[in-house]
Amino acid sequence: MRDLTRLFKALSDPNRLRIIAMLAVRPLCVCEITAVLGLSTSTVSKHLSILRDVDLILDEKDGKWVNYSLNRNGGGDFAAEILPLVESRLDGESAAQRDRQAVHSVDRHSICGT
Amino acid sequence: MRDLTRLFKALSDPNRLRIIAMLAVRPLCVCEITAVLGLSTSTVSKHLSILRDVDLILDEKDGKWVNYSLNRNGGGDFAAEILPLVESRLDGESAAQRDRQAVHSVDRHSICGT
DNA sequence: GCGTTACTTCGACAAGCAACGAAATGAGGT
DNA sequence: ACCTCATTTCGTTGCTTGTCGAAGTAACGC
Repeated sequence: MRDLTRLFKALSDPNRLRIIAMLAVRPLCVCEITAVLGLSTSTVSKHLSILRDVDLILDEKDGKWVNYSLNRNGGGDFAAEILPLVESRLDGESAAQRDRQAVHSVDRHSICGT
Repeated sequence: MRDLTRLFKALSDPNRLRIIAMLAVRPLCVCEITAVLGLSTSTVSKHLSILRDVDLILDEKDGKWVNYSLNRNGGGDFAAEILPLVESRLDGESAAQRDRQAVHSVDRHSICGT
């Protein structure tokens, strides 16, 4: 029961939904997400840890960066079961559409460390 | 976007999930739900209004009582799309199983107004 | 009408949560 | 080793939310 409520709580924040919409385009590092959302780095990091704790996303260390990606595989997890539904519903959200556009014109090397 | 987050927020409370599990058995009035959950009447009423506002449940006045039931029809609503998934996931939750058992041995005429 | 019963709304309180900046961690590059 | 940069963790602040009891609605029965 606790796992279920934690999953839905993770999905109940607009910025976390925007992150999911962005990760549907391609894997992203923290600073790229930060640039699009306009939040502080620490806040984005916290959002990502919440999404990871309920197995909605995966993190993979890549040298200096950490790449976050959607956990589509699933393995029977309820998170993976509803993730496609969330993604398709986000297709109709204009905020998510804008964010996905922004993902295409963002590059970690030019954005981070300016 | 706001609608989506409100839906997930509605699903992110354990007592509201227990209510959904109970309503999957049969329509219930407020006092029956109150008796099973062990919460105050006003708290249960608030939970029900939150679930109704996101179209997960329906309310129907029946004389002195108000019958609440799951909104399974849907009509393209996202709420109706994920409701079956939530129900099947609640089948495996022991707390929800206990609540559904309790629903069978609860009667509004003997429980309310004692 | 009047009281009772089922429910909703209001007001208050404690706990939880998102946001930030600052400090800590960790991995490269020189 | 040192410095830098990407990320995480910590401490704080302000807002949201779950809970209760008390007051307010609405409908039945006498």
